[in-house]
Amino acid sequence: MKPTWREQVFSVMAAIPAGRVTTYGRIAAMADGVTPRMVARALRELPAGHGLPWYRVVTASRKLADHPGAAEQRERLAAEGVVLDGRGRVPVERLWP
DNA sequence: CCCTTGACGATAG
DNA sequence: GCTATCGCCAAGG
Repeated sequence: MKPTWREQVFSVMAAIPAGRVTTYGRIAAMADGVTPRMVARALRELPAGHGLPWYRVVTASRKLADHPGAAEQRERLAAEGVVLDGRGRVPVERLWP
C-alpha cells in the first residue's frame, strides 16, 4: 500500500547520516507529492518517542529554522560535530544530498 | 464548507 | 544581506 506523506517524510529523515544535515525542500523533493510546508508540519507534530533525527533538518539557506527547539537543535548538532559558522549557517560540506 | 495558520521556498525590490 | 509577497497544502476552528 501507499505510505502516507508523513511516513515518507519520516522515512527520509531517518536516513540522514549522523553529522550531516538536509533541508526541508530536499526532503520534500525526495518524497512524492510532499511540499516543504508539509515537512515543517510533520516536524512540528512529531509523535512522542519517535527517535527521529529531527535536528538534522535545516532551512534552504542552511540556517536553523525559527522554532522553539532551535537552541536544543544547535546543541545536538554540535554534539555530532556540526558547528554553525559565524553567520549562523551550517557548512556546505555537511549537506546530505 | 470557508478561513486561518504555519520548524518553508523562490523571487522581486 | 534584508523585508515583502506569493505559492504551496494539510489541519483545525
